[in-house]
Amino acid sequence: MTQYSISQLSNEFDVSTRTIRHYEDMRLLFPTRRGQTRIYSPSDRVRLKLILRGKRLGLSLDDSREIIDMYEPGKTNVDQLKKLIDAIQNQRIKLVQQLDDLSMLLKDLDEAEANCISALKADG
Amino acid sequence: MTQYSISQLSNEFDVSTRTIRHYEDMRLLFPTRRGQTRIYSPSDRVRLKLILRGKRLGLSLDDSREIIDMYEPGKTNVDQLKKLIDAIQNQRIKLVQQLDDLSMLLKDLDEAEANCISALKADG
DNA sequence: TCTTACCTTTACGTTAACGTAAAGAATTTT
DNA sequence: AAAATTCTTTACGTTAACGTAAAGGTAAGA
Repeated sequence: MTQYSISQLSNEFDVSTRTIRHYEDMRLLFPTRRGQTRIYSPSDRVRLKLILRGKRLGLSLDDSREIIDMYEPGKTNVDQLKKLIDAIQNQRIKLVQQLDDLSMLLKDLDEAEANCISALKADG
Repeated sequence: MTQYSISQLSNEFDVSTRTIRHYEDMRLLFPTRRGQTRIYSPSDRVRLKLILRGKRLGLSLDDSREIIDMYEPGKTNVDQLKKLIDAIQNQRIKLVQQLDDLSMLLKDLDEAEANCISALKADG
């Protein structure tokens, strides 16, 4: 029965409470309430983690919601499943492209760094 | 002596001319002019390619400019070089984190897809 | 010559993802 | 009890990265 307050999550993940509430407005989080106060479950916490990971990757909140919803069970309808598989494959294409870009960039940075260092040595 | 018009680059990379001009405003591209008209060199073309790669990775234009400037020679000042190495290492930290996030996301997508497919089979 | 196809600058508009401030309720600490 | 802390909603503000006109210059082709 672990649960979290908004400020606990805010501290743990180093995001503002405003941001967390915003994710709720955008239908990415669904805390329950005790009175007016939001109560976050471990599953909410995982979702927040996933949102922030998506953010680091440059995904929009809409994209993140789509992806996160894919993990959830209870998608029994066949058409829904087919749509999901399609969406997943599209996401994968984007991400594989990103992976490619990323490895190229890292390679470039290696070279740039090596050039800098050798230039430094040449200078003294 | 190959050179490109703005619409040529716009077509090749599938971005608007407005976008290309915007990159110039942001000091990422420096075409020469024939009269009023912009003329892009092969090196401008490469820079544009790098900008778009950065964009796919979610870099800001400021970040991209910083990175692209790292590739350029003529940084003879020692202090400049040290600053560059520092900046490169910072970028690498971010990117390695991104790489990590990315591989986790791809793994998750694999699982989500497998679940979908097996659910489809179970259904018929 | 007139239309078509490019090119230019200037400048206001748009969207996402929050920031920030105001004003107030509830709880906890001193 | 008074003060401090944490919570709430509402709502306007901000920034980046362009979009989208508007208004006009130039050069080729029918």
